[in-house]
Amino acid sequence: MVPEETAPGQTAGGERQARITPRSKRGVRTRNALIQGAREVFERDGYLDARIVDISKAAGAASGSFYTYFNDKEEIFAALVELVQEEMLHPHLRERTGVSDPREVIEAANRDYLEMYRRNARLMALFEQVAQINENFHRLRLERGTAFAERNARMIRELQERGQADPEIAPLVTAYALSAMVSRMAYMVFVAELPITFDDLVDTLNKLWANALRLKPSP
Amino acid sequence: MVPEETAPGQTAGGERQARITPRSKRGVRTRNALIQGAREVFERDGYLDARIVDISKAAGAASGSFYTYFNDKEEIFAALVELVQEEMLHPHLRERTGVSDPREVIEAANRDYLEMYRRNARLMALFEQVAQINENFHRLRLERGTAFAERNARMIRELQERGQADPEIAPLVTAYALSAMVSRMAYMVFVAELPITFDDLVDTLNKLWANALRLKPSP
Amino acid sequence: MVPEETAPGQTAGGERQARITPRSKRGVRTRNALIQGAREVFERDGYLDARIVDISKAAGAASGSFYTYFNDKEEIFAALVELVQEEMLHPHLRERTGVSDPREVIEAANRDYLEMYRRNARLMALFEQVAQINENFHRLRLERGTAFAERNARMIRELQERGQADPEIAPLVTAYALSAMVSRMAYMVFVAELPITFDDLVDTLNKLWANALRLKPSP
Amino acid sequence: MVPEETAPGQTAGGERQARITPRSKRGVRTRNALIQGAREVFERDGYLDARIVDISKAAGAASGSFYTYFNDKEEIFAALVELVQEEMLHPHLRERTGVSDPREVIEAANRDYLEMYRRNARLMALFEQVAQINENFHRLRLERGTAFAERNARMIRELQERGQADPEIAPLVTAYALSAMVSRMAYMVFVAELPITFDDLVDTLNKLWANALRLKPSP
DNA sequence: GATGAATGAGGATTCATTCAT
DNA sequence: CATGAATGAATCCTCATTCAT
Repeated sequence: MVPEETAPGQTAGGERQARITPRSKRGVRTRNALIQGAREVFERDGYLDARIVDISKAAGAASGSFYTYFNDKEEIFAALVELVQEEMLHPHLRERTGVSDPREVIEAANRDYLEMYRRNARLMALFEQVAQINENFHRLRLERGTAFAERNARMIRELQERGQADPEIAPLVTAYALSAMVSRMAYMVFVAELPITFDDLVDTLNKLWANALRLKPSP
Repeated sequence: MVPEETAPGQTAGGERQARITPRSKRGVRTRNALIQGAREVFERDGYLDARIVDISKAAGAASGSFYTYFNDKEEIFAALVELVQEEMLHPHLRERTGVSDPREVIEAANRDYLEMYRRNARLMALFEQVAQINENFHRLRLERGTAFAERNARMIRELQERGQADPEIAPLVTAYALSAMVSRMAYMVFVAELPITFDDLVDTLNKLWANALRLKPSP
Repeated sequence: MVPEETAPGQTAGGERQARITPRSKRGVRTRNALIQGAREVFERDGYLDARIVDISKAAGAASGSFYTYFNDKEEIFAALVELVQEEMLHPHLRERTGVSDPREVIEAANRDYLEMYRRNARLMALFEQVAQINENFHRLRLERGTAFAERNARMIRELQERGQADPEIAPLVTAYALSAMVSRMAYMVFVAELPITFDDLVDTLNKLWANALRLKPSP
Repeated sequence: MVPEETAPGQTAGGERQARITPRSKRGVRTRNALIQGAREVFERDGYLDARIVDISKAAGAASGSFYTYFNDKEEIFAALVELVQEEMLHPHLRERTGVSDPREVIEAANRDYLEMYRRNARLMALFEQVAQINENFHRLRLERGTAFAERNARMIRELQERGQADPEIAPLVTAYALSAMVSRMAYMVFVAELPITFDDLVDTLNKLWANALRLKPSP
C-alpha cells in the first residue's frame, strides 16, 4: 500500500526545442544505447557527477550524438524514468482477483512494492536523489504520491464505514503516513543498507499497517 | 519519537589544511557573518547553486575571506549545522520529568519534533537535500537515525516486556519505521506543503503510533 | 546611375571538389529547391544564422543532399545570387532607345535602380550583409562597382567635353560618389526604413545628381 | 558634413548580469588591457572570427578574466567603441570659431571627417562590419546618422531661407544623401582602397556638396 | 586578517561535414 | 541520388581557489 512514487511518466517540466524521435532503425538503436548508457553512468556516478560525454561514451556514441535526441541531462533522465517504469512495475501486475480480505490486499501490495524496490534499489536511490535536486522531478513525485494516497484514503474510508478499521484516524493523513513509512523504510534497507532482513521488513511493516488501522484479524 | 536526524555534530569528513579558528574579535565576527551568509544563501538557492562568492557577499566579506575559515562549501555547511543545532532543539528542552505514561511521552516527543520541524522548515529541507547529495552528511544522518532508533527500540522492548505493547512486532524495525513515518510526514507537510493542518498531523501520527504499538489506552 | 553592385555573377572564390551539376530531372528539382530554401532561410535568419540543416529542411530535402550540389553556404549563396540576378534586373530592360537627353537617362536609371531595390529589399539587405562578412563577395561587389563607375565616368567626361557638365569635377570620383549616394540611400530607405517616401527619394536624388554635375536644365 | 555615425556611445542593447567595474588599480589595468586586446584581435581577425581566448591572450590575461568585466564579445565591443570615440573625434575639435561662410564650414567638416576616417580606417571598417552583423549596433548607427542628418537639414533649410541654397531640394533627404555619399566614399577609399588620392577625394566631395546645394560661390 | 582580481580546468553545446543504407 | 544519423572539433562560460596588495 505504497506509492509508485518513484516513476514519473509524463514529461517533467517545460520544453525547449524538441529533439528528434528517431526514424531509422539505427536511430532507435542509438537512442536506446544512450538511455542505457545514462542508466549506467547515473547509477555509478550519481546524477550530479554524470557528464554528457560519459553517457555518450558509455553508449558508444560521440558526445554530439547525445544532442540528437536529448537537450540535457534532465531530459535523458526523464526518458530513462519512462522506460524503466514498466520494467519496475511489471510483476506488480500479478493478478489479485478474488482477493477480498483487506489485510491480504495490503500485505500483497506492500510485499510487491518492497520486492520491486529491492530489485531496483540503485535506480530508486537515483530517483530519490534527483527528486531532491530537480524541481520538476520533485513535483512529479509529489503528484504521484498524492494520487496514490488518495486511492488509499478511499480504501481506508470504506473499511471504516464497514467497521473494519479504526474510525478515529483521518483517512488521508493516514494514507500518506503509512505509505511514507513503507517507502522510506524501503530506502533505508535497500539503499542505505540497514541490516534488516527482507522478511522482517515485510512482516513488521505489514503488522504495523494492520495495527495502525486496527484491522480486524483475518478469520 | 523521532530522530534528530537532521543535525550532524561531528565534523563530517576528512581533513585538509585546517583553516584557522579566529583569535581576534574581528575574526570571530567575520566567521559568524560567513555562516549566517551561508544560511541565507543556502536557504535561498539550495546547496548546489550556492556559490562561494554569494555566501561571502551575503556576509559582507570578500570571497577570499571565505578561505580564511573554511576549505569549501561542505565545511561551512557543517559549521552551519553545528551552530543551528542548539537553536533547533531549544524548546525540546522542556522538562518532562515525572511523566511516566508512555503514551504521553511519545505524544510529547512527536509534537516537539513536529514543532521544531515547522519552525525550521527551510533548514530541514536543506538538510534533506544535502543528505542526498553529500556522502558525508548522508552517513551522518544515518548514524543519528540509528542511535535514535536504538533508543526507541529499547523503549518498545520495555513496553512489550511490561505487556503494554504488541509483543509481535520487532522492536528495532518498528522503531525505524515509526520514526521514518513521522519525519517523512514532517517533510511533506512543512516543506512540500501538503495541505494538512498541524493539529491533524500531530493527532493522526500520535494515534498511528499508539495503534501500531497497540498501546493500552491511557487510563 | 548606380551600380548593379549587388549581384555577383561569376563564382566567387576558389574551388574544392566541384559538386555535380544535376543531370536527371529530379536532380534539377532538388537543386532548385535548395536554392529557394536558401533564399527563404537567408532572408529570414540572415546569412550568419542560416544553418545548412535549415536550408535543406526548407527545401524539403535531407541535410546530406545539400552536399550533392554545394560545398558550403558560400557556394549556395553564390548560386542564389546568380539565379536572382535576372529576376532583379528584369524591368530594367525597358528600352530607352532614342532617349538622348542626359538628364532623362540619369533620372530613368536612378528610378529603375530604386524600384528594383524596393522590390528586392530583403535580398539587397542580405547582399549588403554578406559583402561585409565574406571576402569573396566583398571583392566581387567592388569589381561591379568599379566597372559601373567607369562607365558612368565616361559619360560624365563626355558631358563635360560637350560643355554640359561642370568641368571642374573629377569624373571618376564623381561617378563613384554619386552612385554611392544613391545605393546607400536605397539601403537606408528600403532596408533601414527611413521614413521617406519613394517619390521624395527619387526626386531629391535626381535633383542632387543634376545639381552636382551642373547639368544644363532640360529644354 | 557627415555623421559621426561610427561611434556608438550609449550602451547598445539590453543587459544581463552587469559585470563589475574595477575598483583596484590592477583591475583598471586589466580591463583596459582587455579592450586593447579586443581592438587588436578585432582589427586583425574581424568581429566574427575574434575568439574570447584570443582577446584575453592578447591582453595577457586568462580567458576567465574576460568574464570579470564583460559578458560577451558584444559588450567588449561596445566598450571599445566608447573608448575610441574621443580618440577619433579629437582633432575634430579644432575650433572653427569665426568661420561663417557656409561653404567653408562644410569643406572643413568634410575634410575633418575624411582625415579621421583615414586615421582610423581599420576601426571604421570594423564598425561598418559590426553594424551589418549586430542588430544593436545597427540601430545605434542609424540613430547617430539621424541626429546628424537632422542637424544638417536644419543648416540646409537656413541656407535656403537666406537664398544661398537651391530651394528645390528637400532638406532632410538631401542631408541624408550627401552624408551617405561622403561616408560611403570614405569607406571605399580608405578601407576598400579605391585608388583615389586624399586630395582628389576631398576636393571632389566638396565640389559635389557645393554643387548639389547650389551654394553661391565663395566671394 | 581582509580584499578582490586572476587563474584555468572542466563541461556543455553547436553544427558543418561525412557516410552507411 | 536521397536520406538522416553520427561525428568531433571548436568555443563558450562558470566558479572554486589562489595570491599579491
